[in-house]
Amino acid sequence: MQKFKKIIAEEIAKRSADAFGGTALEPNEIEELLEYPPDASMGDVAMPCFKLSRTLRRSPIQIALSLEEALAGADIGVSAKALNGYLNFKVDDAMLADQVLSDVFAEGASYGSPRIGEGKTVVLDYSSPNVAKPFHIGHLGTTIIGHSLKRLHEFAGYKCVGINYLGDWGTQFGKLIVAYRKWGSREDIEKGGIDKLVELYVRFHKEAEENAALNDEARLEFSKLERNDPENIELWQWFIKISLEEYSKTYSQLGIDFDSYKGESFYTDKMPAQIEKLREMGLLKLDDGASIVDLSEYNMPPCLILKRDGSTLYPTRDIAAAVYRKQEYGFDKCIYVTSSAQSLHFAQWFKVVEMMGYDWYSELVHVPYGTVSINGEKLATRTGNVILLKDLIAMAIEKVSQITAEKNPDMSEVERAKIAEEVGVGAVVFYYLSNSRIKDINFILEDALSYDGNTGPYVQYTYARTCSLIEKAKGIPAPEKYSVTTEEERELLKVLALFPEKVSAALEAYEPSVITHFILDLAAAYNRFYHNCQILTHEDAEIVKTRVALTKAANIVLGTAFELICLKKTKQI
RNA sequence: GCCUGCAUAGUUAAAUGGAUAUAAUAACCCCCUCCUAAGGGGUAGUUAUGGGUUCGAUUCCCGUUGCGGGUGCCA
Repeated sequence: MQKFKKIIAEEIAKRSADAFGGTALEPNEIEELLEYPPDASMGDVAMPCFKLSRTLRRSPIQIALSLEEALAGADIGVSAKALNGYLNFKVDDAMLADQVLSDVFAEGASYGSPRIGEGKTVVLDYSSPNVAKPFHIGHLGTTIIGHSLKRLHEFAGYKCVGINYLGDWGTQFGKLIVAYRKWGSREDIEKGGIDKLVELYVRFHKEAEENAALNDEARLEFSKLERNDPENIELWQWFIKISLEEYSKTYSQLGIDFDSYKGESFYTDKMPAQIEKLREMGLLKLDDGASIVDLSEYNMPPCLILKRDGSTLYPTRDIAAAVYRKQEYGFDKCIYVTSSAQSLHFAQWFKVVEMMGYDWYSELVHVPYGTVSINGEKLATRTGNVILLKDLIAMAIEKVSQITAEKNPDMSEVERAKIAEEVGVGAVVFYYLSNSRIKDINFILEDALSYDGNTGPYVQYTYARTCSLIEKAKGIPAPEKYSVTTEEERELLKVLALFPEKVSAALEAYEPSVITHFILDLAAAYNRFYHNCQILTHEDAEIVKTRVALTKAANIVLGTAFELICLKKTKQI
């Protein structure tokens, strides 16, 4: 719709001098005023005239009327009508269809791309689970939001590097090594995978409560690992391998892949240089035995760089990693997708990077999201109120499989399994991405697995509808000229025309839910059109051609939007 | 204590400072001789609270209340 706003703004600018006795308005100034009316019956684009009232020294009602008059003779395919201080514009059916559909078909899968990222690189740090710990619903946010942001940036033309910053270092490996030697067996873990590692980890904590000496043992094993003890290194690498095998199953179901799995361990030897730099610059202060960077000037608590025992901390590693990534990838932006609980931490170390004189500090972006609870209760590993991602996905797939068997009994087993996975995963992903990311999300299982209303299955069903109709319409050519005859067609065209703006808005706010809501609008508009307009069966051949074209356009744009939020394009359902 | 996020129908969510606050869901009702009823339509129901800025506030600012997060050796 931006295109139409431009046309309107330019025309008004051209005629404003006449309408207001010599006072000319700038096209940009007008374009910023333009908005969309709350009700389609009012028009397609609206200009509230209240703000102009002061500079033009006329009432908004007068301004709207004068402009209506001035625009009366304009031949731009848009008509104007004044109403209560608003000037409402309506785009001609023919121009609306022509502009929108020709754009969609000309650009195809790249329709809607803002093309702002060409030649630029974005690094995205997301998902980043801790090795040998359960991968549960709490990881859904960073994983899905992160990947969706990656897709959005790729769509805009950025070169993207997705990094899974694995939690693959720290004393938990000492614990795991101790627990494994005491209670574990190789065959058991080879067979049971990460669950067995988690069991060992949990058992360690339980036993350590009674026997504090275990913690000392764990510390010892970890320091052996740090000194490259071959046996411990072997175990450590094996734990990582077992964990990654498990994660990759979930990632592949979600359609997610990473360009790098460099975890925390990778940066251990890159920290000393940064610590040295901090020291040389006089930024490090010894406080209660620990080394800190004082941030009181910025109204923040100090950033801890070294513990009292001289060992490093999370911010230390993050700084080293950022420096490395800047050198390695030359990013124009480096995005971190984590829970909002870490907001202060990121603000602190971003500030330290700035104080260190790295001029790219402003390219670091923290994208926080709200915390997840399940059925109204907080996630808690201890009370067992956790749902593993793989279990959630399995539940969703199982449910969809049952419904598909019932609704579409002719489908083959193989096909059903494939679709159940696409739709089951889609339900969960769509449910999550329906929320503004910053808001806390209460994961209600029943709703997440629901298939009617504003859900993944609903939009995937709509997509399948367009596919099946296109299949049936094979051989029907594009019309010479589009003939739009109903409100439903107009509304569908307008939603399609909004897509580029929505993509830009989603990118600007790092907000995938903008795309989710757009998909719902498009699906609703298409279904209304589908229900109220005969497509293939209409008697007028030109109308059939137009409606088939509309279906194809809806199919293209739905498909593009699906990919932006990691939804699979379901050809049948 | 200090810093910070959130608050919209019974519920889950929308709304670049603009017109009559929008959907879904649960409830009640209607529509398969028709391109997939996993669909379409109807009825009913909402901005926590007190101020301020503004021609106009769900949106911006301040206070209050409620819920969450953070606040030095976890990540």
